[in-house]
Amino acid sequence: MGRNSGFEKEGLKKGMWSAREDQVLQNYVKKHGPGKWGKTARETGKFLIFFIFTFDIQQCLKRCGKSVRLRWLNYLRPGIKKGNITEDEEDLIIRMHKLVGNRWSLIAGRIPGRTDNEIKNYWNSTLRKKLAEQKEKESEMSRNEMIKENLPSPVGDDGNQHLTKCDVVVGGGGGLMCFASNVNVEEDHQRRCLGGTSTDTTILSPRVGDGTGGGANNNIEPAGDDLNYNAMTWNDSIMDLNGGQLYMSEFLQTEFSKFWEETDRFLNFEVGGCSTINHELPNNWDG
DNA sequence: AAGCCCGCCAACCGCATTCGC
DNA sequence: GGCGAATGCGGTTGGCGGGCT
Repeated sequence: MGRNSGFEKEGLKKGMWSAREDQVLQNYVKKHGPGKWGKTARETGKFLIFFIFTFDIQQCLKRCGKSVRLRWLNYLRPGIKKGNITEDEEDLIIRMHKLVGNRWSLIAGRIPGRTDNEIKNYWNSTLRKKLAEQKEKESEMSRNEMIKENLPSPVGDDGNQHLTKCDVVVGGGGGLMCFASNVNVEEDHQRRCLGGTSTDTTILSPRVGDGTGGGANNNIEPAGDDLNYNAMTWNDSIMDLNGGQLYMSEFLQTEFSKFWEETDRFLNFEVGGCSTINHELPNNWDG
């Protein structure tokens, strides 16, 4: 493990430390105390000259101060805890990282016996991946939850199903797109509530069936004979978009960033009964 | 058995800050 | 206050070793 050993330009050694080098450093610190690493390096350098004339060149250090300091702090310092990070320590690291970010030395200061380097390595190699997986799992769960919530509501008194919530609304460029996990949408109501004009709002409804339920008008896919809609994931869906068809995988490859701001404004927007919870109708509404 | 891949982690590097003259 | 050296810190590198094919 580690870097290859060998000698650098200026005659300073690099790479893994030998047990003998560790011993020399430990002896030095025992005698002079830690700190003054530049001085340490130089004085051990004098050892080199000394030992050249006293037969044992291998006892000598020729390391730069930074290397000496690092070796002492991360490996030789008394009280260094070796072995696996415990669950308690891991929990503490995660909580501290939430608070202070990548301030490894600060985090290490709260965990006795652990070094900043060790915590940084543990974070980068283990925790980051672990947390990403956890986050992915959570978002998958919340997505499923959202789809569940948006199952077609029961048929209303008027005999139609009513959309209760939009899942995702993407806006920008004067148009808005609503990904609604329901069908048989009262499109004018949706347009009003989504804040688009009567002509610039595209409502996309995932659907099953043969797709012949409509879609000719205003890019909407009304229920029609596709009413046997069931909860499904977006990736399974084919969308009508501006009269053409767009696969979700293609849509996901499009430029999203400019839409996020608008999207945030409209996420979780209630459209049932055209109630506007958080948002006023926009000025450009002409409906 | 050999080769490849990948995670782990010690150590290096560059930059910022502090210290000492 | 200026300057160079020392120290501190976080990001990155790259060799080792174990697992997989």
